[in-house]
Amino acid sequence: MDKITMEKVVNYCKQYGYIFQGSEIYGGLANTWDYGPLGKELKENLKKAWWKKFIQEEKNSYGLDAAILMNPNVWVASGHVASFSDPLIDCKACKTRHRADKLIEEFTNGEETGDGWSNEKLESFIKENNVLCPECGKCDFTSIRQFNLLFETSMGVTQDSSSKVYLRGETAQGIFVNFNNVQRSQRAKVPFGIGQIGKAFRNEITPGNFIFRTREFEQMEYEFFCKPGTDLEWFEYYKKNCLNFLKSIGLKDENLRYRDHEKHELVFYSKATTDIEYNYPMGWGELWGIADRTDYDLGVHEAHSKVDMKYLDPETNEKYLPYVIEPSVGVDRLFLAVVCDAYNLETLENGEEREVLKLHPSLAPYKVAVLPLAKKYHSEKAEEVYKELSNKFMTSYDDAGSIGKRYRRCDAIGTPFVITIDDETINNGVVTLRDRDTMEQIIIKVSEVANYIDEKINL
RNA sequence: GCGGAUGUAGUUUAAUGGUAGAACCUCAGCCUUCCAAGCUGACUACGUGGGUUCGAUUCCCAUCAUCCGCUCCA
Repeated sequence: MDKITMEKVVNYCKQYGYIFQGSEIYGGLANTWDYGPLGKELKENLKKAWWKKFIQEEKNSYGLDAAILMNPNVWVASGHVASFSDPLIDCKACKTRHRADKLIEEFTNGEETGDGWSNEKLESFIKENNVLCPECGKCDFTSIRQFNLLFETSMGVTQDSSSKVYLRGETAQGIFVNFNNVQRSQRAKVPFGIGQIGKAFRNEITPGNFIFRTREFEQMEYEFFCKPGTDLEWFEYYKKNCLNFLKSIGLKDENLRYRDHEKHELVFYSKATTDIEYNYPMGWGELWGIADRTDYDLGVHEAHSKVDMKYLDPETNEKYLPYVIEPSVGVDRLFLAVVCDAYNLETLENGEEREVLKLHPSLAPYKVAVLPLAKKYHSEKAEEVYKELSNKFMTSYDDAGSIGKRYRRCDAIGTPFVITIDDETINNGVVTLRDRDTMEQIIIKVSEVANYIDEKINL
């Protein structure tokens, strides 16, 4: 089967109400996307699945929901204020853009890194040493422009600089600053983990690829605190765990792979990083990053806040800063991977094509559809069945058009179970249930439908 | 942010300096007892703002958005 295009996925998502362009009636706002009725359900189901796996089913695991607005010092301590902004410079000759410090580093073969230099110093170094553009070989650059990836806003109604706050650039910091609170209140013993789902904001220079990279996005971050020395063990454990999770929600093996970061591309705080990549329509892209952050985060917060972040091991009486293993995944990227993976273009016998979404039942927006076989079966009984099921699951009800058409509508949006109401329902209280994965039709008592579905949607 | 391309119903598209035609989808009615049947009818579009013109969806400019490439990506 040919690889699907992003265009097809975007159109599909719009057509069926998974994702709409943001602020569409006003001409849109670049790279913002709204989740529609079905998208909201799928997204919610993804988050639930993650929460179940990483919080609910893990013994030493705790949830958190920290504020998006945090004391600005958090971002100073974490290093985001300093290094989340890049000195960018454009080549006037060939119109390419470069990072000024990287330009110097490359040009001098690593002798000068440009780390920590002011913009003036970077600029004058480039001029004095005649640093050339790696693209066109000329030295004709614009002045440096500073891009800060943190969104800034102000707290309070007056806009003086003392009220400047940032929208969080990642959810992780909310976990680190609450390390002591969670540990103490939950009487947690290392090793233990804290997870959080929430929005984060980054002024990306180049967002794009639909919901793959947006400036507002949702993360599911997990910080696992362990004893130094055991960190690599846990690192390997979470690599496997995360991959297994992805497979368990139905992503195909051949569309997933690990990519270990080479030493030179590791960010400064990380000892080891592995990405789980997904084969998106535009190519392989990062889905899940698993990083060994050592004690960097707790260390910088201890240094800046002057609050002791060390853990006292009750058995050995050792006091230490735990190491952190961070598996971090973007909800939107996961959403995109799931939809791409489940999307199928089927060619019918008459040559027409139809779209089918083969979602894992646990993720499907609607778990079950109630279809009266014909209009005359739209009855009190049918309403009763709908009411009973909708009490437990997202249930759709459709009596418009032929029965075949309604089956196909269900297939198109990934509804795994369809039950039909006919004479048998009215007279004997049984329905026909079609299981999309097996394509089997079974006759089942209305009272047993919920149990049947419950079993199949459990991850 | 730069370079290139694009912009007509929800989707795919046609035509045109005199304001748009279709298919699919959707909706209503008839029909219909298990996988897009049929018939009748209905709704819906020239991204936005300027300019040229008697008249602009069409030409020009700007803007917005999308796609591709570059750059960037804690």
